[in-house]
Amino acid sequence: MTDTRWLSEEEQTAWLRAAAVLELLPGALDSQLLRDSELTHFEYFALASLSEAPERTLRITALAALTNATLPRLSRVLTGLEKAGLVKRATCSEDRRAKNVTLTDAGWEKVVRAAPGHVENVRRLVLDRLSPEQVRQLSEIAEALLGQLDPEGRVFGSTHVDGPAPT
Amino acid sequence: MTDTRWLSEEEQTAWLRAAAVLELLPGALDSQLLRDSELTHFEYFALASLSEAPERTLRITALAALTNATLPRLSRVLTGLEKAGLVKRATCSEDRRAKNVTLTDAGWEKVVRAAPGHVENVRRLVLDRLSPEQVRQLSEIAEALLGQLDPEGRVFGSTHVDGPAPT
DNA sequence: TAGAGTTTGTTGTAGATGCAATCATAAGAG
DNA sequence: CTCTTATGATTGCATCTACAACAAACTCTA
Repeated sequence: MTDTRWLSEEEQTAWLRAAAVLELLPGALDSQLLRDSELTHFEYFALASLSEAPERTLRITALAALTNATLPRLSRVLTGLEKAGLVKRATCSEDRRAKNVTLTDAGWEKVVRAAPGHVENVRRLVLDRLSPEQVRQLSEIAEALLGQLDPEGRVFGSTHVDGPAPT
Repeated sequence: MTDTRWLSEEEQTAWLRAAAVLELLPGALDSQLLRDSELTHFEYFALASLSEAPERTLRITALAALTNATLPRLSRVLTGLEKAGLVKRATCSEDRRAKNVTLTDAGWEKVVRAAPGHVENVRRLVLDRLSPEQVRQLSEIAEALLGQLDPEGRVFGSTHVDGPAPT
């Protein structure tokens, strides 16, 4: 076991601030969406991901990858969204273990109505606080971190409903 | 209502990546600490904050501010830590509404043992993935965001005392 | 010193999440 | 073809968290 490489003062400050953002930002995202649209940020993101998919439809596993969620978590969230009439599940004909989730018209409406407020909130909380240069920096920093956090690059991978997931 | 300023492609990419980090990083932090030290990241952070405070003691409200937690959340976490013998609560003599939380010797030991693994994990997940320049950029970006998320500047304004147990 | 209003911390309750176990279906080995 | 293993999705259970209601103690005013 080698000795621990402790953090330099600069590293410590950077990490302290980043950890604070990690603690505060999710709540700030949820609270606006819950207040204005009765959606958590995760629910919104799932609906928005569906809205951009072909046929507004994705396999549950594919949606889980896009949203960085575990399958159990997504399954329960989908149950709620389905009860609210925003999505519907249907067994996949090609692989009867799998299911396709489809955004309903009501779900589409929901996303369309929620989007402006959410985008404004993302601007207020994040993008408008940063210079264009910093937005580029954030993008590269986050990409670098995802290399470790998400080795499969699921976030960037393609979003198709048919066919097996890319290995 | 003015028209929504939608995100440019660069902004969208940056935000998509940042949101993915927001979703994945907390779990990655928790999982190492839970596996190696039976602590959540939040519990570790609370203990570490206490370890750096004078007398290893803080008012509960002050600790909540340092850790960016709500009071109910912190109260319940402290109950757990107290049951585990890692901290103890004592009514403050000057203001009998308030309570001081103190890190016990066992709590100190716990932090000291957990710190190396946690720091290595922070390096593996974050700091070692970034150039020194990017660490500075991350620091400034996070600071800018905290200006909106944490207007009181609780993270910075508070007592940041040097101590043996680092972040 | 009485009382309104505040601050500090805890608790009731409901909803969210992760892990492990489970069920159903598919793919592969012999 | 049968049996074993792997995959897709859901559910049981324990834990965590937020919001709101609450209790206790402080402050300020008259």
